[in-house]
Amino acid sequence: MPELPEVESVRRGLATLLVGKTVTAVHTNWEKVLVGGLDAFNQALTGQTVTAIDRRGKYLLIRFSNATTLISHLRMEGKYQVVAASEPMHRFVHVWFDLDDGAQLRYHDMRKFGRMQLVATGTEMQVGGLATIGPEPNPESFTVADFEAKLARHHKAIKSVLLDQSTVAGIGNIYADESLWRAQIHPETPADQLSHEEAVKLHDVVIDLLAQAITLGGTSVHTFVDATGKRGGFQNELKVYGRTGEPCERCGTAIQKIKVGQRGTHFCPHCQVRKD
DNA sequence: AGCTGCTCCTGGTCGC
DNA sequence: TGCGACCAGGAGCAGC
Repeated sequence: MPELPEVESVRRGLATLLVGKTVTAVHTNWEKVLVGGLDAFNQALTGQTVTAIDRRGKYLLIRFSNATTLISHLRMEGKYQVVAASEPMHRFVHVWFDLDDGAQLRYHDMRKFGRMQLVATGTEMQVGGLATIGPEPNPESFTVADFEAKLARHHKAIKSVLLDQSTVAGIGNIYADESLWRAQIHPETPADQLSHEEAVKLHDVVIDLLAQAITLGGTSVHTFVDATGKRGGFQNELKVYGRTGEPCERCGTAIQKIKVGQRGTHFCPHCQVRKD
């Protein structure tokens, strides 16, 4: 599932494939993906040129020459590809954009969870999840002080607080589990019970982990590929996610899987000791 | 205000 | 073999 490193990989691919191209028509076979409906997309985008591809958290921001921004969230399974219009259409392609050079930008989403929304460029941070999104996971934006203040306001499981996009942008289920294993914190620990040392450790781990995952092109579990069709490399670095029953790399204890806030959660019961 | 639980989707897996 | 139950889950929302 695309989390920040995967969305960043998609952004980089789209930047090379799409900038400078002009949309000549938009099509869909599942209109719910297009917030506001297909007609609005055709009216806003036909004849417009892609000027840049940005990203905030897990949201892609496709910029057009008429000061329109297409906000795209891939959710669970969304993927983009740019191919010749003559290529056979896969059954899970739900939105496709004709381009002026005979290519098509295709949006593929088996579960139909992803959404696209149009806004005036500059107003995107007022819309939906972007209105409450937290800092990007880099040392300049994401400070220990703000993180600790957030933790102090919540008594629910630390994993749930990491998944809250207003804490820090871009963490999903995989990187939440991986961060907590690296910081040696039990995922059910109440957020307000973390020590200062644990909060600092977790903060630093989150920044380093996401940066490393971006460098490796993201994590390909299930079906993730970037816009150029490339798989990521971070799946080889996973220590707990998808490793239920396998020995912990640090201590050899079998990795356990539990539910935390309705999410499948992987951890080492020996290295990540619960406290409340 | 904080938190839980439900909804959207469908392919894959499992048990009978 | 066929079928139904259940699982995976990000974000938005209702409701307590």
